[in-house]
Amino acid sequence: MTNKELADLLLPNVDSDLSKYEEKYPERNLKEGAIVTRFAPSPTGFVHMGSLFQSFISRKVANDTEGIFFLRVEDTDQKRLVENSVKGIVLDLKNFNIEIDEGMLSEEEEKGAYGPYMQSLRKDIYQSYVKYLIEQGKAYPCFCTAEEIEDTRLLQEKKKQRIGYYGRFAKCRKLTPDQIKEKVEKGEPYIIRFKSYGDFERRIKVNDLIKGNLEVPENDLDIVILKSDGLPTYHFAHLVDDHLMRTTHVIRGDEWLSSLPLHIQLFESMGYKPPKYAHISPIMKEENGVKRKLSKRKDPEAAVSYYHEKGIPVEAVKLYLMTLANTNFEQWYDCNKDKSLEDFTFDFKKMSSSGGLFDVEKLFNISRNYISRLKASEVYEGTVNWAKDYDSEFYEILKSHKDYATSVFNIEREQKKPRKDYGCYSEIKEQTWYMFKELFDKEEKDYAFQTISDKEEIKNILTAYMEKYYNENDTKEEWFDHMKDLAHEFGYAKEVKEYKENPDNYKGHIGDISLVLRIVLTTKSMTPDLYDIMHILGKDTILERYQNWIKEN
RNA sequence: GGCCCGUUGGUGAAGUGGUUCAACACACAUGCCUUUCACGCAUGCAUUCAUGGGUUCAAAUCCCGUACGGGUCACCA
Repeated sequence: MTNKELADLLLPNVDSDLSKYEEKYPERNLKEGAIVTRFAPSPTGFVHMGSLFQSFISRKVANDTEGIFFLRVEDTDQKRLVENSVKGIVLDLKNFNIEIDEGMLSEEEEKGAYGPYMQSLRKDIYQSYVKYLIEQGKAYPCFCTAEEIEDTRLLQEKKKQRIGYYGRFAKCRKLTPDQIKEKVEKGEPYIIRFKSYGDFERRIKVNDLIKGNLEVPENDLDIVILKSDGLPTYHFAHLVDDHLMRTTHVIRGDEWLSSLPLHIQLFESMGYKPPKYAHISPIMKEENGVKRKLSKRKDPEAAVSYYHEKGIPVEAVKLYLMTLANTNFEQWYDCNKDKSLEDFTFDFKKMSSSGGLFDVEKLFNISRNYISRLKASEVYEGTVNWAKDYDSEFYEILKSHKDYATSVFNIEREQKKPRKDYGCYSEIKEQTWYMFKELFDKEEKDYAFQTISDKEEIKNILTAYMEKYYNENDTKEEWFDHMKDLAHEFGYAKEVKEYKENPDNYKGHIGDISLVLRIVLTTKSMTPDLYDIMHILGKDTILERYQNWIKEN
């Protein structure tokens, strides 16, 4: 029996003519140096930080070179499918403004000329390639049962030999055509394995864009390429898809590094040029002094939705990812504050080859700086969008007081050295609630008095301020002069310096007085500039809050 | 167990044989500035690059061993 007959026996209704695929999916007509990348998740749930990181880099590299970035769904493991996860993946990418040029848009829809982009829909294609390999004598059926495989493994372990289906352990490789025919006709179930021509003793050099040159043993494992359900394994789908989809750069997690010799051999056996590989180390997390992979189950920050919920601007997360991705980015950005991510060119060589620790603290710092440079109207937009999903009360308030809220967010903003109060949008309410009447009035108030805490003294200060010193039309200078006069009247130094020089002459200094006015107005001892706050709150609110406090105490 | 990768301060890290090589950033600490806070400014924070040996006039940088961490060895991706 020839290989051709064997192939027909095993895959009777499959066409092994590959030329039609080559014609249908031609070399991409892109400019010189354009990079084609992809994000290829299994639809088993939502996007993990590590995957987002990978797709972020892939998208970036494609952008930098005017290439293509596409989304392929790897659903060849039918047991692990989670309903609607394609939708979730698409949404997560969308939330981070990672656009795809081609690929899945939802559970059913896709765009692009190199599809289908859902592997389960590519069954025919894979089978054609499998049949072709059988005809070429480069693949063969395997009838081993799970038990048999397990037994060889045990034996190999016992004899301290390498584990796997290779060499003399590859029983079915030695089956004669007649034996195969007999088994098939008896109805014995089988899968298809790749007939490796590698030699473990031989070492080959492989290159990884991030890890550099590696020297590894050749692959000699006869891995499964077609499973009993007729779908391919990852390795084989990778070969077929990334060849046909004309991927130039495979960017993936470094758990794949050890199968790189296999993948290179697979491409070689078909006479295809393998893509370039970039294996990314996992993002780590430290807990109780132990470093481990960031885990979606244990770490809330591993889920991409966490950032959406916290209200960290997408752009800030990207800035952080870029500092992790390219170690020279941070300095570049520091020198080019007016530029954006798009102006920076990603470089594989500048990527750390070992896994970095995910530093939420640093992310918040980047976010804080980013928000501080935003315009008040942008902060307003961001906060409204966040509140819309996560805080309906705040959302309503913001919606009905747009200009007012914007002026609150504008305090000490849009200047050379803006305040850095907000690390994320979800923090804004707790920092500005006292500026909103609706929130202030309903709040159970806890006034944080410090140096001056005697209620009579406070009442007197408030009364004097309202009667003699407060004038809503004061400029900041006038306002401050009045504060000084108030301090003086009550025996407090007009200047902190004066007080420090002669502490015995005074009950305190102007800071103590302004603190009282600040606290009764806001309940807090730490706020942005008091003049700005008063200016925005307005006369009525100020008098109301002062009078109410006097009444209640 | 086999194979592969990694190890620079609390963190992210720069640096691949010698001209300040231990940058820069985050965090932390102290001080200054200031009506509070924040901002800003100043200063401090690894005599040492996991560890033991070797090569060299010279090593974080090259070589070998050890330890520790990670990955992989499925009809999962």
